[in-house]
Amino acid sequence: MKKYSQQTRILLAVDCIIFGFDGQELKVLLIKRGFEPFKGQWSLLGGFVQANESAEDAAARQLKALSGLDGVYMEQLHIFSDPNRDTVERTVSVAFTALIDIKKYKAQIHDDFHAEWFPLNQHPELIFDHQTMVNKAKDLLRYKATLQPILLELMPVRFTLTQLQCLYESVFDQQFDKGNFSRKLLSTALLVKLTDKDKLNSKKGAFYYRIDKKNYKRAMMASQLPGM
Amino acid sequence: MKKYSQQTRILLAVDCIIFGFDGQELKVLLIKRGFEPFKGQWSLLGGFVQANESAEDAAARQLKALSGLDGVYMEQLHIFSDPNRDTVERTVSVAFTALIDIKKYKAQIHDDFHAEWFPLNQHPELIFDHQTMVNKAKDLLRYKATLQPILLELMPVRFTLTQLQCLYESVFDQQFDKGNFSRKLLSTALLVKLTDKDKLNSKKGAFYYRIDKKNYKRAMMASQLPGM
DNA sequence: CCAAAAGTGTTCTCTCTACACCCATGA
DNA sequence: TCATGGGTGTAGAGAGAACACTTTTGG
Repeated sequence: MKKYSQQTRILLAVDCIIFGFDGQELKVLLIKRGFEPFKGQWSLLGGFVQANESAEDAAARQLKALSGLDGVYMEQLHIFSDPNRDTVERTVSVAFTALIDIKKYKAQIHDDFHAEWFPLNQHPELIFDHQTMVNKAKDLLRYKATLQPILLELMPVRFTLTQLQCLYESVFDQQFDKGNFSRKLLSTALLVKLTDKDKLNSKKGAFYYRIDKKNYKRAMMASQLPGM
Repeated sequence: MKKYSQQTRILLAVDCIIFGFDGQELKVLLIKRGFEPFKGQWSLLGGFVQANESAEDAAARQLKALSGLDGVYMEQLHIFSDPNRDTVERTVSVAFTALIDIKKYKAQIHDDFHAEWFPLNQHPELIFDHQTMVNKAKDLLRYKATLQPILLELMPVRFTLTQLQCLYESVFDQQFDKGNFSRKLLSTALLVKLTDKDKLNSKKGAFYYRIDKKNYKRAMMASQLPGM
């Protein structure tokens, strides 16, 4: 009845929705495909799962190859298994959301991939069901960000509260009150105030902050969400 | 570089964590395996994904075969893809959480499966990584139940507020205040008060309620969570 | 001194929580 | 009538939203 040997084997792929923040708005990293099908069109970073690796391994491998970065924040989003989603051969894809510091990435860019950052609301059409994946990833990001401080993953080493607020506003597509925002963030003890200021945007200057890594890890653990 | 033809094909399975509520506590439905490997041991309901169906289709097919029920509440939990998780052959499993009305199920029981309900905290050892799946499913259930009224899926057609509160307490492993609980639930307009009472547990009797299906659907839509 | 962004203080509202209290009724 | 579970009322704490206000400093 359930003999392994009689079952269909299926191609298993991973696709990564990679978010970054340039200080202005939320961006997604897309790849110009160098191979068929849909050569020359834009898609998410993806690849096949090998025999000896998990889907997580495969996604991390792809992310490393593209960005040069290890230990990128990454989590399962959803699995897409419609029998007709891939036009070449039936392929089931595990979608991952990844958050990276766009500045760290820049230093490591490999041109093999023809990767480019696009504003989330204004990017080229994507192949297969990749647009669905992006939409779902944005929803998940928005959603998780209400419960966990994950957006900090997108910030550079030093940043101002105004920049951080700008990211939150970009993710949630809404304005926040300056005062309430800073009080809320500072009350978490996740940020460490540095001694110098960013004077680019104001005469008074805004203090830089960095993440308190210990507290950040603790906060992430404490609010760990299931299945995500 | 990314030729489809050179890639490994992998066995794809689904496993269902099926929750039910008997009026006392949260239960999970397990299957006594009738085939190797681990014949005679307990596992989740599972099966392989066929060539022409999605993972969702496969899970729904299994649920239907086991319970006789259509349209069971079901959602993706997580995908488990450790290369060594299955001892027979590499198998990637998509885990689904399902919520069913234990009373409806009972009417349809098929003995082919040797299925049995077990209290969540007190069930036999499971094969492979099924215990991990159950744990994750419970976390997700708890988590989602804070945001969506999904626990109503577990209730019979008619139920009292006390029974519902009992379910919540069972899921969250904590006591709730009677008054606050009923106020909160009733304020949602998801419940319709019926005219008769359950007199089994008290002399005064507790009114039965049923779900307001329109409002329930609307509430579920409105609070739809991403990727889950 | 003025404009503009940084940052602080204060009030109001709304929700959650704890807990006291009333209600109905079978034995 | 009294014990028991069902159901309501209410005061206080705390979180969040709105917004006025003070600070700093380059031009």
